[in-house]
Parts: sequence; C-alpha cells; structure tokens
Amino acid sequence: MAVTSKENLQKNIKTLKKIQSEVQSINRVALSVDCVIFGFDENKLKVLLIRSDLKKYQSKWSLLGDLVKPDEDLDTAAYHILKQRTGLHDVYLEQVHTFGEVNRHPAGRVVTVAYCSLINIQHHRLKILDHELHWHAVESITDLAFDHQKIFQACYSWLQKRVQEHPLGLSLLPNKFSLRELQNLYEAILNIKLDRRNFRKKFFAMDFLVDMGEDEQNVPHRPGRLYKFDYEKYEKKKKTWSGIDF
Amino acid sequence: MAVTSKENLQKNIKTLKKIQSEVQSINRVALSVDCVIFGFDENKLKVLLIRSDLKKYQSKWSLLGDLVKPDEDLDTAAYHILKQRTGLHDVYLEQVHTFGEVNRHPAGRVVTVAYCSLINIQHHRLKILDHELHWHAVESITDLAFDHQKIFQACYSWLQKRVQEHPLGLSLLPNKFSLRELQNLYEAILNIKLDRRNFRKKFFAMDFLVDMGEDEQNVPHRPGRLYKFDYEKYEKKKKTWSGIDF
DNA sequence: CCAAAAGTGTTGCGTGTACACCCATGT
DNA sequence: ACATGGGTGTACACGCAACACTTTTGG
Repeated sequence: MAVTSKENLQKNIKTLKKIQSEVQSINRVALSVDCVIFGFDENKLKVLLIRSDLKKYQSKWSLLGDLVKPDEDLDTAAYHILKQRTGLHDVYLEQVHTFGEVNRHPAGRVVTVAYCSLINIQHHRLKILDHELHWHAVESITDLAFDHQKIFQACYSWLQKRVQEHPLGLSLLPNKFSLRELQNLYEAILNIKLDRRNFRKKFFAMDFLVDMGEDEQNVPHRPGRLYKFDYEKYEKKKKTWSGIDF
Repeated sequence: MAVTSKENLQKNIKTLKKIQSEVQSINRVALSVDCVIFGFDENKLKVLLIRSDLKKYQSKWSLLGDLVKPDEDLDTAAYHILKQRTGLHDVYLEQVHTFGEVNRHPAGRVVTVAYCSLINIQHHRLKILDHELHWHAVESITDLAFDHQKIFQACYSWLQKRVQEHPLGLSLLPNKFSLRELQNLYEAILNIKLDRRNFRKKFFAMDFLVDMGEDEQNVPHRPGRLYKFDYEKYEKKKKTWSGIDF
C-alpha cells in the first residue's frame, strides 16, 4: 500500500513534468481574439471594421482583433479590444466560435476566438477614437481580409438565430425606444418584414416592456410611446422548455 | 504615386514582420481540445471519461483531450481523439466553446477548445481500447479534474438546447430504432417525461422517419416498429424562421 | 386639411396538450 | 389468460397570421 502510493507519486510527478514540458515547448500557437461589433443606425445593421494594415490585404477591411497575452483571459482580451476601439465598456459580448485552421493567417499559425458584440451606436458616436475605423452596412460586406469574411458570416448567422430566443438585440437600441424602432431592428437583423400589429401584440404579451410614460420627440408625425426592457423580469421568467422542433 | 506605392510597400513589409515576430515570440500559449463524448445506454445518457493521471487530481475523472499540434486543425485534433479513444470515425462532432482562463490548468497556461461528440454506444462496445476509460451516467458526474466539470456542464446544457432544434440526438441511437427508444432518448437528455401519443404524433408529423418494415426482436411484449431518420429530407426541409420567442 | 405613422380587435387556422381504449406478443 | 408495452383519435386551449380603420401629430 505504502509502496503503491510512493510509486504512484513518482509516476504522477513524472507525468506532470512531461505535460509541463510539452506545454512549454514546441506545442504552442499564437492566440488572438476577433470581435464582430454590431451597431444599429439609420435602420440598418452595421459592423465596425478597421482598414487592414498588411500589404497582401491592403485594400481590405478586417475585424477588430488582437493577440491574447499569456496572462490574459480570453473574455478580458475581448473586452480590451472593445474598450480600446470604441471607448465603451458596458457592452454585450459573447464568445461565438474558435477558428483554428492551420493556414488561416499569413503571419503563421494563429488560432482566433471570435466574439460577437452589440453596442449602442449613439453612445459610440461621441468617441471616435481611430480614423481607420468605419461602420459598414452588413449587406455591403463582401470581401474582408484573411478569413474574416467567414468569421463575420458565422457571427451574423449566430446573431440571427440568437436574437429570436434571447433579448440581446435590445443592446443595440437606446435605453428608451419605441416599438417602431424595435421592429425596425428585428427586420434589419433578420432581413424580413413583420406585421406591425402582431409584432406589437407579441411583445406586449411577453410583458417585458416597461412604459416610460414618455413619447418620441421631433418626429414629423404622431410620436410613438417609449419603453425600456425589464431584464430582471426576463431573467426570472425565461423559459427552459420550448418543445422539440426541427 | 510610385513613391507612395513604394512607401506603402515598405511600411507593409515592416508591419508584417512585426506581427510575425509577435506571433513567433512570447505571445504563444498551449492549446488543447477536450471532447465531451455522449452515449446512450440502458436508457441513460452517459459520458465517456478517463482516469486523470495527475497526482493533484489522482482520484478524479477527466474528459478526453490532447494538445493541438502546430500543424493540426482544431477539428482534426478532435477527430483524432475520437478515433484514438473509441476507434470510431463516423461520429457527430461539433465545437461548443473555448475555455481560456489563465489558471485553468496546473501545468501552465493551456487554452482548451471543447467539442461535443455523440456516438452510438453499441458500436463502441466492440472496441474498448483503453482500460482507464469508462462510461458514466450524467447525473453521477459531480467532481471532474481541472475545470472539466464546468466544461462538461457547458456541453450538457448545449446538448439539451441543441437537441430540441436539430436531430443530432439520433446519432446516439442505432440506425434502426423504435419510437420508444427515441422517446427514451429525449427523456434522458432533457430529464423530463413526455406523452407517448403526442411524441409519436410530433415525429410522424415532421415526416423524417422512414418505416423500415421491420419490428423489434426479443422483447417480452408486442414488438415496436423500427424506423430510420431521413437526413437528406431533413436537410432540404429544415426551417429557418421559427418566430421571436424569449 | 393633408401626410405619415401610431394605435387598436377579430377571426380562422394550425399546433400543443391532455386523456382512454384496444391490440399484439411472450410467458 | 395475463402482463406489458404498442398503437391510435378526439376535444380543448392557445398562439400565430391575416387583415382595416381611427387617432394623433407636424407641416
């Protein structure tokens, strides 16, 4: 028993050393995060891009990304990019997928973790921090640098799916919004037309909208009511079972 | 014009070199994949685990994983593990999430990409390749090594959600199965009871089940019909819009 | 008073759910 | 014959989709 224990111990120390040396030696890759940052403006869904600085991709736009430092969590790295590029810190951010094809990057093996972020574009307007940054309508995005087109597409599809089952889309709107704005948002993200009355009924039936007692200002027609979303109520009531449905 | 172009070229070469050196130098981490391999047996959902070989976690079980080699795609690395540990190659495999907390692994910074895999446990029975491998019922999984409990939980939750909107669960059954088996599978994954008649109606209405013209064998009661799933038909008919529903 | 968008209800249809009886097989 | 689970149908409730008119505001 004692012997077995001692043998085990030595064996385990050996195994740990082996793994440590593997970890520290050749089996390493560069790791980056790339953020697909969505905004909503002029009734269009937009994405924030930066002009690529590599010759090979000179005329192309790319996602906002950076290498992950060895002492930095992935989520933290993604937040840093958001903060650095938009000046915003209170944003919706969620990991979507990791892209690790061997030859996806011209500078060597770089595995990248893609994050999807949703920001309120009005807030961002006040702090343009970089002249190489621009908002692009999603329909116009056709030819990004590296494999960023693929990453963008994955995040966009992810958003279209996710927005139907989770109220994350509201992060794209101001805190107070009209039902028209909300509907425009869904129509823009999903690229469909929705019936105004049914949309309204739907959201009121969910019972997560709080009447702010205020109306729109400066519109050339009858002003709409403003609402906010009650996230607390949502968290309590959110469903777990919605039925099998392929 | 020519000057500008030349300047650009030199600037770009410089930038590329800078990035390359960053990629090749300190900013590197070890990368692994971990597979949460689900099986279905005795009407229970099970997970394939291996006895951890590190002292600190001596008595604990862990997920099947390995370091990603510098010239290996992520998906490929996951497939290798499946192949190596189960002998199976034709399995359902999908990336779920990447875990990158700085201190998640005792051997140093290791970022891991979690994959969820579904295998037909009957097939696997024939090829037990490693005596340290065991199937565990999901309810009994409470204390895995490292952060594997968290990874497992993420994959299990992912599966519970995904199985409601995609027929991936059928990968856990034999090619021919009875409706009872299918229902047991869903009840096990979702941990709920379902009405037999409504379940039946639901699946027949989807119209993806093909009657094999055969019945169960060796059951101590009336044998049930056997069906297979028509994946081709599913691929054509699968829905894209199911409505906003939080 | 005109334009433009807000606000409001009803009806039909399809889908989910609850529920009970007869049938086929092995023992 | 009996025990066990297979196989079927109906009725009700609810949610979604289709659809038109009146109201409020600014110009």
